[in-house]
Amino acid sequence: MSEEKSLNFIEEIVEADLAAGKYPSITTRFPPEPNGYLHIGHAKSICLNFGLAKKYGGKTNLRFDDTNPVTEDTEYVESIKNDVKWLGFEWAAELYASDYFEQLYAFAMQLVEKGLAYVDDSTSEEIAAQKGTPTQSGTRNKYADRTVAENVQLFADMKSGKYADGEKVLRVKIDMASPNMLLRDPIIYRIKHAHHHRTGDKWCVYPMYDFAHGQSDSIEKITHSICTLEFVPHRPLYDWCIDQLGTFPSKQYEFARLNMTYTVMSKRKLLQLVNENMVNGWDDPRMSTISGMRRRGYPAASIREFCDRIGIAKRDNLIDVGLLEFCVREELNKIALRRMVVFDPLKVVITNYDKVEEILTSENNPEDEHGGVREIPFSKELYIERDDFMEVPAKKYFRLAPGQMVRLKSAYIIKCDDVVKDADGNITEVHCSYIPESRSGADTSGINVKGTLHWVSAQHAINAEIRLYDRLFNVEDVANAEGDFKSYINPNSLQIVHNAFAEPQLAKDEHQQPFQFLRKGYFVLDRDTNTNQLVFNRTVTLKDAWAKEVKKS
RNA sequence: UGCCUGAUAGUAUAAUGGUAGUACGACUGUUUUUGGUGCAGUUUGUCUUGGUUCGAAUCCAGGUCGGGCAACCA
Repeated sequence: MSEEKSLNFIEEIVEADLAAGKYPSITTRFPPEPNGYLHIGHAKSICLNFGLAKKYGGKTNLRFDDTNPVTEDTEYVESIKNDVKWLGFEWAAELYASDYFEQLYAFAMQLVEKGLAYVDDSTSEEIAAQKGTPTQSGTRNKYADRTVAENVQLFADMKSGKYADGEKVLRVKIDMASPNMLLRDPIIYRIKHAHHHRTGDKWCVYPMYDFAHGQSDSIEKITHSICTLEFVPHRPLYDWCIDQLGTFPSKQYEFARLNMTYTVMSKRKLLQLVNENMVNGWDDPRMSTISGMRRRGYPAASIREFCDRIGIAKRDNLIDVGLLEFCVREELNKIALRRMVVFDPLKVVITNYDKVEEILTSENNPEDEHGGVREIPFSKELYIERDDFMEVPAKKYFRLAPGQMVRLKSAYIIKCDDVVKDADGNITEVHCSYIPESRSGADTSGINVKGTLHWVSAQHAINAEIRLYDRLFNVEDVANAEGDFKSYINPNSLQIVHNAFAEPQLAKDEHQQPFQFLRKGYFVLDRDTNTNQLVFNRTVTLKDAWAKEVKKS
């Protein structure tokens, strides 16, 4: 009965390798550079790498690719660890490319000794010029002719700090005429007299990605080194280094990175948004970062589900952010506690209500039969949402209007009898009468109404601040839109409701959990909450068929 | 005018020479004390031209279009 879910192309490779007995078990790695916060694109890679190991009984390392000391920081290391954990994954080992600096240096020296690497004194401009162009071969300079002994000495001197930044580099000797630019004697070591967040000032030479990454994979005996498509042309170099050094034959496979509508996914751009205060930090709820989504209230499970649904392939893609939101709603619908909050209040007076108050109950979650109920006070004066009343109702509007009846959720059916206005003609309150025998759970009125509204008792309501988020950008394909991406920022991506009225239960609730504010959306408490003010973030709206109807006409 | 890589509904993704399927979206109906949820249904697709074959999304050849590659970044 269990329908076989078809495999993606990487799973097929893994299964074939395992079936052929190529490896006893697989090892993958997630290798971020600690130079920024993780985003939803990284989540795709995390789910892939950790998911593969989990599915096939292997293991996954968390390896920081910290080979460029000037961009990296421990703040990023900590955030990355935190995000991976929060997503629900456990790494077999926490490792750093910088742990291998000694070994990597020795590997490079081996290449020097084999006559496969040489020290070049050219400037970066000269090296670039000598590289040629995609259609034109490069040329080798005189430094390529240095003897092995000379290169050994010079490389050792580079390491010992004899030279300044940029004075010399170590290059690997491959083919200056290769149609693959990356094979034209690529640089594998450069001099940087910079403080490294882990090795301090111990080193002044640092390996380049192409050398460090493959060899780090080899050291860890990574069987399947999975990266994104832009590294495809690097693969021959990856293989070349492993071949020449005879290290563990890790294999690189590439998949298409995630692109999503209405957002940006590059660390450079995200950093720019943070630095230029277009958002409030890396974990701003509008950001595509894992930390932003967490603060916004996206459950980890829904991010995993999303990554699972989008699949793994090699085709460039632009995924509708609506799919992520669908996954978030799907998860939250199952677990969110229902509460009532009125954002834009309109006073309703129940003219025929004689009691002081009464306590009603309402289910915490209709999707969860064991979810229980909470108590809600009802009284003569209530607040409803201002747009749940129309003096002159539109077609198919089945909320409150003069002479029209609605159900107040978990309470009574009311009928609008009168509208009170101020001197300027603004509606200040609505007078209604209630049907005493229509109380929820004990309704003997026999009346059926089409609309059900959320409400709060005016005297019992508590105040809350609600932050409503919308997409950060107002074009679908931000990365490919013309001009500066920042010119497409949605000026209304954050709207704040300062004085929302919430049912009193919300003051007592456990605040780690997600809520659904009835008919408004899913919300989660923000860390800006303090002793005299609750602050909520809107995670995502509910689907709104009426809004769509209104938009159509 | 080089090399690499890709192309299946609006968006993703599957079918690995044998009935083009799934999800999201859209639309319809239904249920509902959330215009939410659930349920049922409808809709739209193999880039192109030729070839191989009983049979092609799949194999072959040409074309078209997209993406990547000339950092002492990763």
